[in-house]
Amino acid sequence: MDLFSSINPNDPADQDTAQIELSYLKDAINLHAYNYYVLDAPTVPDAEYDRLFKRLEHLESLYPDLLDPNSPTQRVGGAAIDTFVSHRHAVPMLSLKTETDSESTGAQNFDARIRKELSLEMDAPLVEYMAELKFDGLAMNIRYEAGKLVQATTRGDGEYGEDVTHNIRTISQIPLELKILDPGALAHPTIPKVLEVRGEVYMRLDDFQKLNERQRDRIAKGARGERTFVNPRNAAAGAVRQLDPRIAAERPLSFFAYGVGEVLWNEDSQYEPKELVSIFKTHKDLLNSLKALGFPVNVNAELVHGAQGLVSYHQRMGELRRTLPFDIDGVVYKLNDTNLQQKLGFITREPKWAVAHKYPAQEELTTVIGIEVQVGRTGKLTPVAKLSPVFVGGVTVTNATLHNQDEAQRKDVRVGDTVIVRRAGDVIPEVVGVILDKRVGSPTPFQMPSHCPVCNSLALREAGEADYRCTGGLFCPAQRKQAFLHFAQRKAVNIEDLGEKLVDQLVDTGVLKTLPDMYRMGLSSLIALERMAEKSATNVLKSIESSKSTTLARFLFGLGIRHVGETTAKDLSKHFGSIDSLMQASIEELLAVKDVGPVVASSVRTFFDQSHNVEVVNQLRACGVTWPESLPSALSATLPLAGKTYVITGTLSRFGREELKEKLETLGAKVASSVSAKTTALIAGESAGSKLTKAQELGIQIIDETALDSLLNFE
DNA sequence: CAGCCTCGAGTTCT
DNA sequence: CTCGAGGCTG
Repeated sequence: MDLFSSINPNDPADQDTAQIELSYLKDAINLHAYNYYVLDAPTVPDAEYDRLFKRLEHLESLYPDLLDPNSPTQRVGGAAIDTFVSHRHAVPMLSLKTETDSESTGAQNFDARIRKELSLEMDAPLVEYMAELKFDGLAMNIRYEAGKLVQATTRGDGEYGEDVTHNIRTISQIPLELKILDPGALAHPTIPKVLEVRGEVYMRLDDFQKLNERQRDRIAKGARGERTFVNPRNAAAGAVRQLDPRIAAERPLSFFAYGVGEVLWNEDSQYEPKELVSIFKTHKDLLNSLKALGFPVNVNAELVHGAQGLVSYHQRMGELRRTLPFDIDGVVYKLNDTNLQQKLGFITREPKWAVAHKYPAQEELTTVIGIEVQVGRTGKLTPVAKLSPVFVGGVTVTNATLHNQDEAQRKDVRVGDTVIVRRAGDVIPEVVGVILDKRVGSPTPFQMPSHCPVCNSLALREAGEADYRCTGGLFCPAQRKQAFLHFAQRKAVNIEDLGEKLVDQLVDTGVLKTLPDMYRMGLSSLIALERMAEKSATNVLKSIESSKSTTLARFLFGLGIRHVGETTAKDLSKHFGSIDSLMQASIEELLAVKDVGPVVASSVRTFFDQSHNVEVVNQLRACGVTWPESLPSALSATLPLAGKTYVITGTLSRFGREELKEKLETLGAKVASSVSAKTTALIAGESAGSKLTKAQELGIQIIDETALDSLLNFE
């Protein structure tokens, strides 16, 4: 197309040529943008797209007369507006009745009501429904006249909404001009004179995160009036409500179409719902037509049959929810047959033929009762927000971590604040943000204490570190307790029956001071404790006894050397074979171990440079803690799964995760914790989450539980 | 030197 | 599960 590059704007013949190229460029760019933004399947390299775009801008600057307000270069057109204008909706934007009953009953109730309204007999066939996701964003009415976007209006109160056209135009997924992309899927052969498309404007989770990161950068650089957003919904609402479209354009929004408002086929026709019904026989037809016109329609919309179909959809989407790239707050069921929809009509402002079925809220409001500081095994001080109990996502939450000083400061949570609490991703509650409007008075900002709240030693933050640490070491009772628990845990020497309560008592009473004390305890010191009789005391001693026979890797891990976790302990054990050669190893020798760098090496060396640590190791051995001589590492290369790396996710029915991990490792395989290009295969059980998605993206082999047998039977 | 791949550590509730 | 950071690789 560079044939046209030597255009002379003053030559009328050239102007005709330019007109042809302009329309070619617009079509090409619009098509590429559709493939990229709506289908998420780019067909040309970004550089090519940029080239076309620049060329279009260039031509438009040469021929201002030919500038089309709906050109793809004009998405962020026009100046900021002064104030929002209210518009009456041609067809009211109704709200949906919400089915609150959780689980299956909500879906069953809806189906029962529909069957009753339609006077269906017991033995009548199942009713056909379209089931869709209920996106957590803002409902929007987008009006096209003669195929051109002329107005976008928020839902408002359903009757009147605000004109936000200037911001909606910046959404790349929304066409500025309608074009029939798939004539076969269209219920009507032409583009209507007037078409109002309804759908949800929302922000994807990744876009939300990127936006907040950018906002944080700006704040860090001292930009005034900038803030981070509490959740994608608020960020989307904020973007739509901008007066200046340039700001809206920086906050990437997305769109899903799911319905229509006013539709007119001729200049002078009236809005006739009956006519619509004759064209879109089903809701599915309608969705297909919207798709054929270039609108994004969510792929999870499904045709289902009867109550059972609805129940299953609700369940399946509930599981899918946490892996979706955007927030949903429920699902929507719609009677598929539009003729029947007409028949049922409305009660007040709600259609009888559709219902929203929500999931338990994943976000709730509550108040902060206090901020406590916990001391971890490594001495790390962690601020934890104590919350007034709140039911979120199926459980009652009372605690939420604030991670560290910076994080607490960034969120600026203060005692007495009203906060949004969420159960993110899986289970762990987090404080999403503070509702500043609800802050009463001016409580003092959180400040990390200068001394450990447990032992009162100095708390220090090293340069470049995010954490404050208690300097008390093992003199600090909190750290000492954690050290015993760490040594006793299943992945270390595995002392069953030695739990938190018991360790608390034993440390407080002074029975346990150093690790070897565990093996010197007599029956009498145990029985002396509260709630401990001879029977349970004997059990504890039995567990301690059987923990004496262990492996070098477990023992090493149990010592709790900084930066030496389960995997590094295994690497060290394999490399050195004995504790004595490890204890004597120089920094250089340590660096020779794979995956050990300067930080880990110096951490290990420092640990054994302290004589009391060497003493602890020797005493433990003297108490009878032993492990077998390790296999010469040369043997492992011949194992059947040598060199392979697996990742386990989801719930397996026939194995525990650890059990499977050990099994695979015995066969010479490595079991890693996250999926990457180097992963041989992902072993996926029930309700696998983000790792499965990632593996699919990377095209990594996925092994389900049935296929696991053949893998393990390589032996 | 940047970017990717892992590991370590901390966290909640039933 | 997630974040942060250590270590390796291109």
